[in-house]
Amino acid sequence: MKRTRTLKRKPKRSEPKHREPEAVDPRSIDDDPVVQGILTAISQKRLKPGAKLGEDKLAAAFGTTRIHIRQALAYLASRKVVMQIPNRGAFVYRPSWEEAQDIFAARRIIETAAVSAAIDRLDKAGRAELKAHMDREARHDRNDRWASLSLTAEFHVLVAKLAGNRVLLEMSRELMLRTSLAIATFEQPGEPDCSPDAHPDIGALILARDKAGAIHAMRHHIEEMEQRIRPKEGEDEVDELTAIFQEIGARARAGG
Amino acid sequence: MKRTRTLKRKPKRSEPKHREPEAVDPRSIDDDPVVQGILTAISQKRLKPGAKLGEDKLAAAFGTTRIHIRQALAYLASRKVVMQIPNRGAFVYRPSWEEAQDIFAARRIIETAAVSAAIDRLDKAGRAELKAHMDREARHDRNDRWASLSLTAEFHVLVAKLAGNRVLLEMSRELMLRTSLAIATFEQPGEPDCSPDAHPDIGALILARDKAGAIHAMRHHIEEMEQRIRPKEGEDEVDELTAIFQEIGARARAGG
DNA sequence: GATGTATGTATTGTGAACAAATATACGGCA
DNA sequence: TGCCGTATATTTGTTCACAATACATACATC
Repeated sequence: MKRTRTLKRKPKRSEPKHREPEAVDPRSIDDDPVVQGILTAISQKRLKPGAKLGEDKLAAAFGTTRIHIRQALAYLASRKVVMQIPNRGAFVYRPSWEEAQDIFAARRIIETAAVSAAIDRLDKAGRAELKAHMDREARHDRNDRWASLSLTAEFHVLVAKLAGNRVLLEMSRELMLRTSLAIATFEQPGEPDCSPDAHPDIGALILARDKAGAIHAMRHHIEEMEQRIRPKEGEDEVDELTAIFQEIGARARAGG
Repeated sequence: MKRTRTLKRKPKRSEPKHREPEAVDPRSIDDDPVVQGILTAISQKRLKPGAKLGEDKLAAAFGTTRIHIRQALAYLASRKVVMQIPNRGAFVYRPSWEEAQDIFAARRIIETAAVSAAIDRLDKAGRAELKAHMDREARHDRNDRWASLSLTAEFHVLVAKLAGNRVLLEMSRELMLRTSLAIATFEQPGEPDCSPDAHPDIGALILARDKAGAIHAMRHHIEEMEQRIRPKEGEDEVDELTAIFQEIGARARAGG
């Protein structure tokens, strides 16, 4: 606290010489069990958009403290996987119809580019990884809904990984999650997320280094997904109300 | 909250009927003055990669408490703008050379797509906005370094905005920030971030709806930026060290 | 009977103190 | 002088308790 008058006669560096960080294991919050738990619950559709994520309940469920939960929720909110409303809590994010369309549009852009890059730099290891995944997807139990959901998302992530660009890979992961939220929000009952037959075709085209064909197949595949969702009926009415309230809120905040 | 599992048999409405959130003003943390302050300080290069961001100092600087600072730092860490190391603190993120290249590659993909979409949906309002920005960039004081930096980044964000895809816009904003970190880390002394003459050309091509030309100009512009940075000499040696430390850390964590 | 108000309860947000870990400074020793 | 172990000091991480807010129920009034 109080500098005990230690007459530093040689104050060559009064500033503390904080070593700069050397990329030491940041132990990302991505590994956090709470984050992982919520994420998998969402991708497995066990948590629906709009569901309340109470801090106390989560703390009890995961056997940890509220602080830990708050950190995890804040992180998920920054990734737009949960929505935090002041003094009301955290909810599973529910994208708007426009946002859902934007997500698919972004995926068309990023994943076609990823396919192209993946073909360019495809090597032996990449071929093996791709084949291994296609095998798993071909022989997996189609009745195990949760496994199916995980596998189909993994295919798209794998393609991004093969593209060899970590930034693109992060973006793909994020878009994959947001896609599952978009689908969960606007899906028609009973339809699968992904047409399961498209992946082998795309994979084969990548292995054959047919760039134009693979890109076209990927774009078509994403468009097909997008066409499975429909705007919610009666959503307009809600939108109208919220538009009014938002306007009122904005005016109140402005001080009028 | 020990909540010792009290057998509640059937309280008619024990479950609170939490209204689902209806897109009420989430008041994003993006508006937080601490986040904004650090962000602008970084894009203006007043905070260099590797700089320590002490919690107490920031709290004093912003006149707030550590809690707010910690929230802001956690958010910035999730966006890879700061790097948090357990028990050591937060530092301005310093991308690796590979990550810097990946950032530019991602920008090539996303921004060329944005140019294309912007041309497709260019309307009167968009034209006006673009022209207004080009005017400001043309007549701004070139000696005001901080204003220059802000304006050049704004051009790229504006193009993404004109593309009309909010998800793409978020990604562009994020990439813009990470680009300035990449440049700050690997720049050659004395070079500007952006060749200032490229923007009017690209803008004119967009206004002329010359899609192929605008895409080519944008790609070229980004490649030019990328070629201004060089890997740091002696970086390999550091990488070697960190590899060692990471290995040791991993072993320690594994319990050996 | 419906609407508006008041009270009680549950949940989130915040502040301050405490504990742990790390970095720095000091002193001994070769 | 240079190196190393110990002690101090700073900084981060966590816990606890309390304050503020919003929600739900009950009540009063028209």
